[in-house]
Amino acid sequence: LTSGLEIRARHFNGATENSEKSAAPENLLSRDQQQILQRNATLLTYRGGNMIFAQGEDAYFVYFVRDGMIRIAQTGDNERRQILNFSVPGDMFGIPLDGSYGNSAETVCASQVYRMPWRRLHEIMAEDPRLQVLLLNKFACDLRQAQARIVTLGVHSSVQRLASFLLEFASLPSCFDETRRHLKLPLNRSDLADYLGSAPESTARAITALRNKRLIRRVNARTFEILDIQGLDEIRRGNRKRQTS
Amino acid sequence: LTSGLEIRARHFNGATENSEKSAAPENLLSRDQQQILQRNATLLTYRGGNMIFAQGEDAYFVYFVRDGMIRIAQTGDNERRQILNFSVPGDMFGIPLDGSYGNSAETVCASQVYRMPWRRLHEIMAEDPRLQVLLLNKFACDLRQAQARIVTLGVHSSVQRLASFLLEFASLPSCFDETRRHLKLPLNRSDLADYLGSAPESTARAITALRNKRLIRRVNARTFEILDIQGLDEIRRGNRKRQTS
DNA sequence: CGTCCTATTGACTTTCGTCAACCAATGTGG
DNA sequence: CCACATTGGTTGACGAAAGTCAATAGGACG
Repeated sequence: LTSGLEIRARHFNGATENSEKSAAPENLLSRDQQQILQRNATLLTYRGGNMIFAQGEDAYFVYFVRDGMIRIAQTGDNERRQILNFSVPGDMFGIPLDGSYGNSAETVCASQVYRMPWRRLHEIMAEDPRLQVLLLNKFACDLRQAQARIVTLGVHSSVQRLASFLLEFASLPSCFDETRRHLKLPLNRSDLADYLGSAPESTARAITALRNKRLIRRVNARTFEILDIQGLDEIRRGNRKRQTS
Repeated sequence: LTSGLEIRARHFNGATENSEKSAAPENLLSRDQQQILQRNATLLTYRGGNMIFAQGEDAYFVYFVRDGMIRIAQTGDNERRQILNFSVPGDMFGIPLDGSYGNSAETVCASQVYRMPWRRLHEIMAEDPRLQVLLLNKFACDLRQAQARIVTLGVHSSVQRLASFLLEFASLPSCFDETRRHLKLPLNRSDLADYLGSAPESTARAITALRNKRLIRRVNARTFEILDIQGLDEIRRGNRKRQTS
């Protein structure tokens, strides 16, 4: 199913363009790079809803997702949680700053991750500058993705945020069945709400709004059929004025 | 005043901790690295309110801030602008993805930037792996800062956002006069509002809210005296319930 | 068939955006 | 030097959006 340890710079663009750019050769590990990394890493298997590390812990390891989905979250003193990212195969997480993790990592569903001592990765990188370039690329991509989320959270309404989310996840092969246009989400509504920076109830209302516009159809609580991907993209980009009931 | 081309991983932490970590030796350019970079870059001088590049343009150059402040912004199709970051000395901006800029860069005030062809930076990095590590570090730091903003935009009220902003800018030596506790902002209210993801009016109300709590004092429209930095930090972190008038 | 848990809906409150008016600081022309 | 216009910032009033709390519906599972 998955092909071992991989680092992939996801293209999370405006969904109209699901081209194969992400498979650009310079952004993939060579066979031996992959083997070296994998030899220095431990493969861990988790069930859903498990904590990999907690916010504030001392950080010794970096993780590479092999399979499943990990939620990277931060909980402030006000007890409200913000999910920063859902890490999927090809992503890495657990980059320390000042020696500790700034956020927590929990499995959304059953997942497999490679764990590597941070120091070890440093050593490997020192010997292989090409790997550094690849990492740099991945970081740049993650940064851009984070910026896209800043825009979403900063200027978009709750319906627009939901549309962004659906489009983002529709580009993940593990979630989206292209032929039947079924989007199967491994996460529950609270996770979704905390990702979108709104309350679960508001998210539910956003869902019915999109349903009423015939853009999505509810197969079951965790599965939607995407009826009009272009329409979703218009919602995402469009201003919040047009209220076609 | 400033010391040429520098790449600095800012520490933007919770303000209580303005330690000197940012000056860690492994995060600074060596004398010759600095000279090499500077020799391959052009120093440009701008006045305030000028555009350096626009969203969507082909991207040939990377920029390093020497002096002043640059706003990195993104304008969606809905005509609403989100400011992603204010770049200050030690920051870089203009990293391309797929060959074009994903956001615009304009000077907030009079500024000096070093401009370097992107390809050139690649060549220089290829010859100096230590520089790659430094860049990687900088990117990791920027990513973390972006994540902090996601949290701010996702779960904080407009007053909390303003408090975050004030604390963030109070850690910039170019803006904050430590002895008199004067915070001098080069930006106007619209910029501030677009950074905080709210309307200028809401920002004005947030300012008066903090003024009423005696946490800040208005010296003039663009200058505040920070009366209680710890109180600001409590507001920033605290839940939004306590409404002490 | 009932129980438990999640998701949705409804009613109400709070926050925030919007439009308009107002104020203050700065600049201009007489 | 002063009337006056202009710009940027603040305040007020109102409406729209989203949060909150409570009630209800819908599945999964025993």
